[in-house]
Amino acid sequence: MKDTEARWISEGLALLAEEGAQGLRIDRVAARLGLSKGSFHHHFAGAPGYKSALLEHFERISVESLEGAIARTDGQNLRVRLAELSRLVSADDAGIYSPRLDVAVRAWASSDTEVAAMQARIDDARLAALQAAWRPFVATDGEAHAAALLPFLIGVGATAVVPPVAPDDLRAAYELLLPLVPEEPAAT
Amino acid sequence: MKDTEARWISEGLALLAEEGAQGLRIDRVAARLGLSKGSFHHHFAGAPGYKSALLEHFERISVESLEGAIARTDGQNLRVRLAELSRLVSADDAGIYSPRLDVAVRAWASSDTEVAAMQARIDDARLAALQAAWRPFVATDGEAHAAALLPFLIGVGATAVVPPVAPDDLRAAYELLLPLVPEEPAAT
DNA sequence: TCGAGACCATACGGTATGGTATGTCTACTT
DNA sequence: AAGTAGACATACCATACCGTATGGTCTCGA
Repeated sequence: MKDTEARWISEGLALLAEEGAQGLRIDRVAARLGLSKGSFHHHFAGAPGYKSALLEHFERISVESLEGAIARTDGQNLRVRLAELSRLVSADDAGIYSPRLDVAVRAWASSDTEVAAMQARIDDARLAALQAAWRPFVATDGEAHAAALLPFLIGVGATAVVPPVAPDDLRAAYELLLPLVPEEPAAT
Repeated sequence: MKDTEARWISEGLALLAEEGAQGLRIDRVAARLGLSKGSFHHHFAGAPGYKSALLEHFERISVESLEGAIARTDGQNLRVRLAELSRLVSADDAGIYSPRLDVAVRAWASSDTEVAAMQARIDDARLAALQAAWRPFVATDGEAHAAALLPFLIGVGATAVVPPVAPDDLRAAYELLLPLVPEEPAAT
């Protein structure tokens, strides 16, 4: 059963969320799992391989949650979709994919180029999704890009700030943004 | 001459900006300064003392730059002041106080409570300054708080995102925010 | 039942880092 | 001139982390 490998990944992300990349040591994950380093080196190609596996998994659940939000609001009101996507960039989901994990990964990215490359892909995908949602309501791609930047950066900033902005305050901030959203699709 | 102590601080912040907290090792700072660990332990109370000294210096230059921005725009147009303060939260200054240093410190805060406490004081001060600038134009403190949150979070998010948002794009985002700024002070 | 391979524990070695102990050099004091 | 304290270098030790080597146990198919 390769269930154990999944536990290594899951527990690693949990520890990452709790203590950041600096606290993510093989020994400590092993202790929390009740396993030893022998198991670790059986499943992963050393620390670099483990890191890659963690990042791969994180990126996968990230894009899946993004695609889920898009599918969930398919054909709906722009404001509904914007609210859903905005909630997404602030990483509000439950379970493994917590705001703390998001912050930890973003912090990790600032000192590791591999992590930074992955984070760039995620950020790019999320911004592109917001931009696509906005596109029908403005005249040019450039306008859509600039407009999408607002909820995106607010969401990212809300988790990056210390302490993180409360969900209620964040919602209030998004409310203020609503007047900027056109009521009707723009004419071609 | 206690000039050497200042060099330890300055070089430490430089290394912190370049490689993050994880790269901030005493040996490496010593090597860059052409000094040894003997000098280090002469000036600081071990690694914890050095960390505190670094944070203290960082917080001081942070609030000084904030107070400078406020003084510089004293009595000016709200939009001018907002632009100045917004530029500040994105840490656009030259010299030691670089955006990279800001990102590194914010990342450090996610895994160190002492750093987090200091970052919270800085963020709180900056948000309060923006809120104070906005206050005359709206009816309640709550509105000013929510409104100030927008440029604040956008500025923080712009540096936290990977890769950081280009200054031009950031300016464009702030432009979109301008319609939300009242032209005239609100009546009491 | 027996051998092969998956899975994992334990032990050991290497490296990096922080801390300490001690010696030296210089400048100032008396 | 001799004594003293500050500033720094060097050598050494303890610890934490990663990686590997070795061997044990469990399962499955022949």
